[in-house]
Amino acid sequence: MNLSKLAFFEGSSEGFLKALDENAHMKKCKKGKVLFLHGDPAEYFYIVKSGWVKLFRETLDGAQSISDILPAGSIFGETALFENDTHPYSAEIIEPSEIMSVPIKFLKDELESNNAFTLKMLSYMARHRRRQDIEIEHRAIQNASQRIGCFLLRLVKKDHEGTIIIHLPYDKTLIASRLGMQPETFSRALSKLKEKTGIRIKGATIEFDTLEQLTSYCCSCCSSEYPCKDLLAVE
Amino acid sequence: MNLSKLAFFEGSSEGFLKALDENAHMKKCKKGKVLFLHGDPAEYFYIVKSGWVKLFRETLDGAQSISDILPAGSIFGETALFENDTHPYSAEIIEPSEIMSVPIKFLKDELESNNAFTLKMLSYMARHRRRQDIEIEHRAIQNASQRIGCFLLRLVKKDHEGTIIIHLPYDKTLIASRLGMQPETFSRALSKLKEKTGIRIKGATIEFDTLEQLTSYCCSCCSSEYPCKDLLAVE
DNA sequence: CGAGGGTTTGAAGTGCATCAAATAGTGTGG
DNA sequence: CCACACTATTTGATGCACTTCAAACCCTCG
Repeated sequence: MNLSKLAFFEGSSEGFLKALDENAHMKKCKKGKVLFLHGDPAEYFYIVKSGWVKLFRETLDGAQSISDILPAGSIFGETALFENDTHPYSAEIIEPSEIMSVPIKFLKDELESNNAFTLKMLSYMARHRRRQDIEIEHRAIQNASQRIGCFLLRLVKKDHEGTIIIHLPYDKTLIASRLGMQPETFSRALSKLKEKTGIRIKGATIEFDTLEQLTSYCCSCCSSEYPCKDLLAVE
Repeated sequence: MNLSKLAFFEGSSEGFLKALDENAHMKKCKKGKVLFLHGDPAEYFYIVKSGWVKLFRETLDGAQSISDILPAGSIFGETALFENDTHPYSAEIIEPSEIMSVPIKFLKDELESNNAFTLKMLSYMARHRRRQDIEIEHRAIQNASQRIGCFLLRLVKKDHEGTIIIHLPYDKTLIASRLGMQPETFSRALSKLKEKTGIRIKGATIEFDTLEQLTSYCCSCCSSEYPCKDLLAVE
């Protein structure tokens, strides 16, 4: 992966890209590794080169709430810049991953000196905001099966042909919490989705013939019509 | 209200403020007025000078999901800049309000020419993102009564002394939908909150003696401890 | 005073959570 | 390559929170 090819770094200066190259540190991480905790002082921001990372927070009661689950190509930890250099969530590796860390100072410098980059980041942030908005809507309006269906639709490759085959990218338990439901509910809701739409399920592989099977069941109670203007892409 | 005093316009150039002054259009709006609809092309962004504005979206099924309810001093419609000049939500006046509209072009120009302003807006957007994050957490983890309690806490003035008196800023029905619940649930959950915490309720006025009455019931199942670092302020 | 919306109350239903236990799947060491 | 250990997933039974539908009540404002 070439950093300069990530949408996030579009518009960044030569100097910044060079600084990234020279100061980025790559490491392989095992499942379960915690990179930082909510409230930790932030010296670095991170880029997922491969694998999956979970962002989450915990309450005093011990309940966990998942903020996001990030695929390769994602940036995280950068929001500390706007939170007094403190991470507003915890980050944990959930699949074997390669993670790059970059001193957040470089990002700050680039933002302060390169308006084109700042604009890109603003637009990136606006996109995220929009996604969250839709997330809130989904949680309020869609039932468990519909949320799963919508999640599956986001996994469909754009250039699919014929039978659509999807592999769930990480544990069902994690998908469940990502979608704000219990594992048991996920299991039952997926069965219900199968009944309602005729999708075929074998373990972590899911098959169906046309998008319509899912969209007709899931998208009628959403304010953005499929294909959701690419707002919701997972990877 | 002086525009230059709004946090949103901190860092903006003299020229921009002048352009705002000269091109802003003020209008009084009655309850129920719809300013624009989700999907409308956006020529203007707006500033709430007084009153309250509801941002929302509707699904094909006719269900409505409330995105935000904005107090005086808020900006809205500006996100269209990042959505191909199309509004990503509808806006409706919910209390008699004074609304300023400004051609979005001026905002765009200022963003493209003034990095200090772009940075401010980035930070503003990051704040919004954080609030949404917490919103999602609350919906997932808090029960109806706790969400109401948290909402009340956000209405408490910072310089309160002695008995704390709160006036609900708009209809209970609207608060209910803002918090993602039915009016009936709101009514019952508020009674429950009264039982649990000893707050006193008279119509739209709520009284209690110490914040602790509410915080001990509401904040234990939240990842941000009260006073939530001012993240959640409503006005 | 009366109309209409906002609010509360009651009764019944639904969806998801929880607890418990069985089953499937995966990786490990022998 | 197999048996075991451990985790992920499914299934069943039950409970609870919130919703829904219906109706009464209350409040405000013309």
